[in-house]
Amino acid sequence: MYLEIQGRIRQKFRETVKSVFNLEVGDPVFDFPPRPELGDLSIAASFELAKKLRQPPRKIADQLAAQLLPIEGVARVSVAGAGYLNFHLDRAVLASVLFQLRTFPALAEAVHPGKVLVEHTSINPNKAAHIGHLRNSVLGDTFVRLLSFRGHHVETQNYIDNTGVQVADVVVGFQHIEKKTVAEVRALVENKDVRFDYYCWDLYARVSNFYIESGDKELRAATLKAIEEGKGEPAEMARLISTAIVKLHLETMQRINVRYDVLVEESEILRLEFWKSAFELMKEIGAIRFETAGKNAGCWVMDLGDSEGEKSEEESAADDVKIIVRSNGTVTYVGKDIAYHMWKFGLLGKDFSYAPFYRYADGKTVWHTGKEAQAGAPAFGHASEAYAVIDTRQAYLQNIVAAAFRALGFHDQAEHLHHFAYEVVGLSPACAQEMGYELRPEDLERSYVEVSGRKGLGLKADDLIDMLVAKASEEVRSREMTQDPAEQAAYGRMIAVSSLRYFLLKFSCHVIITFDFKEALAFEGETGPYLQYTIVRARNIFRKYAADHEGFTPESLPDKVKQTELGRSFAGEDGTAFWELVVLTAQLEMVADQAISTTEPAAVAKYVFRLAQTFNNFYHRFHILHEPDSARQNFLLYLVHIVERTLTQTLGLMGIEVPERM
RNA sequence: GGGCCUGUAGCUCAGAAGGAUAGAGCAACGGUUUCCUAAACCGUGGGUCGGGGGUUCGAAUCCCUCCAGGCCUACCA
Repeated sequence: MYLEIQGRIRQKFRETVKSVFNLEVGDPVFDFPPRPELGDLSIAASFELAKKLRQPPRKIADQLAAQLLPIEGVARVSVAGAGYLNFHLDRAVLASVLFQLRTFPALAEAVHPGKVLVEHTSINPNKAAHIGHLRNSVLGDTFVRLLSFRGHHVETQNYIDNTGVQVADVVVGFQHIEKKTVAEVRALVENKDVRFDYYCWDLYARVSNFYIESGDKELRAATLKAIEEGKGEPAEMARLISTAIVKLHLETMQRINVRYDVLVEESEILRLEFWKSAFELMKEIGAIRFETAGKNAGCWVMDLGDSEGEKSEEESAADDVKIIVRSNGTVTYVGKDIAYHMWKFGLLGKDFSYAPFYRYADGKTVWHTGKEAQAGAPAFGHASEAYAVIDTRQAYLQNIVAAAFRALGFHDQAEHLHHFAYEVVGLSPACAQEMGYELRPEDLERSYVEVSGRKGLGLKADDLIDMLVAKASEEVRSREMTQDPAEQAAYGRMIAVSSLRYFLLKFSCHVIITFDFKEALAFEGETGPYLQYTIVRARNIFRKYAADHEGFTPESLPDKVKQTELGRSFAGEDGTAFWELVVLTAQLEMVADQAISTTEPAAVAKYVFRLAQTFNNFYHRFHILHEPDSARQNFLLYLVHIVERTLTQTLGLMGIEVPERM
């Protein structure tokens, strides 16, 4: 609705500039007037036109304003300041359209052609998830929800690097540090008293020291090779470990409302020789070449010396090269990733077979790429657009994948391959010490310390969630909002999740989150619980009102509040305060689109907080249940309903549920 | 050396493709509850938008340069 009006204004603006000044211009950019009385949308283009037309901007704006109307949805146009064109929307019409839209949201059916594939989480399946992984999953999951809300067909993939070095390291740990057999590791996995992912967390941290102390450089490479080839005990143990850990990761993520459609396993990419197909193609086209001399002798490498042009021959030849196949014949991560991404777009001419891997409580299945093909699997892959949510340190690798696409001639697909980059989560030095880690003096000087699975330094996801749930549950109990223990637990969980998800979403992707307990455990101010509480307040009004008015439902409000009354209320004394709320709720779709196009879900978080703040202010100013004038009371209820629906829907986009009471 | 990112209030961060008086949360101080209302609301103080130059009617925003910090630049991922 709001977006449609914007579109009409743009169109009309161009037409009017053409007819009044005989000038072709592009789409104008909208600004937002600083105060709502000035209007709802503004165009500052008069200032630029002033140059071309050699007329003062104010005069230009005046001439345009006289000719712009009618525009459907716009009540009037005013000129302000030195030449701003301000558009005042038709308040009553917009409010009633929004009421319908928010009360009966359109079914989430895909209106865009094609499929958007979002890969996120993709944690190495060799240890428990930590706070950094949560940021990835929450960003990715929110992005999926946003895409779906805006009419995209979305598929969520979680890539499982079950044949990589990190898994190999834990296998080495079990085999050579703990001297455990496959059977013994299996017993450990099945032992309910052991948190297997936590166990591996500690073991993995010990492996680095083990390599240093034993001086055995071959062990890791040999183990990795065996795993890649799927042979022997190391491979069996790797399968056992990674499968167990992936299940635990799914359970951790489920706690914070993050789910997946399909798990793509690297072992299958190797087994089905996806890599081989990609490799053949790259050789054929000459995207990679075999080095016979120099430091990379025996490797297949890809040239990165792109576009720049002016570069001294010697240095570009030696350094601007990326190894794709190692001299021992194993494939680097990039190589496998190229194959995986080719499959995403259906460029490989091959497909996996799929089997159920995990079932959520409501019956939804998570599939994985398994040998034991099962009928009825959805058609995965064949994306028209692909996003990979990966931290910014891997930008270089992501660029190589895109470069490979271009080298292979897949220019169009390269354009639709997006690296959804975000910064890492670090711990403040004080926080790390609080958790019992000993820091080196140089780390104490830094503003944050990097989380490191290798060193075992980090806050485990489940530990943080546990802390949040404990704190939230304590609040729920002390506020005595319900006596039912099951309800208390449910509220505690919802509040904990909202706190965590909002905390991870409110920062823009390109800032490092320096984790701090005080801030992360806060339930007041700019937090998830604040938002939930705002909705609960709005719902309380309806609950109490309905108790005194038999048979009342919010859906009946349009029958009582006609457009003429809407118009009168918005034009009245407090009209601007009321209108401010409506105009904000109208912006949801615009904000969601912006969050998608900039891969910046924080925009939605900031938006919903602003709406909640505005509502809370309104809530204090206007006492709805005490309102003696029933026409005005109905109007206020009408407003509250629009806001409540918008807040609830927006929190839903962030994966946040709302308790009945708080 | 090269590439990417960051620098805005005491702290943590927003700031819409250059626009109207630079915002929020936390912290500090002062107010507001027999309630639809405190997980909240209102008010006060707090800024050379890292420095310098430039483009422009207009710059936190674009360009150049310098300073400070971070990340990447592996036959790890």
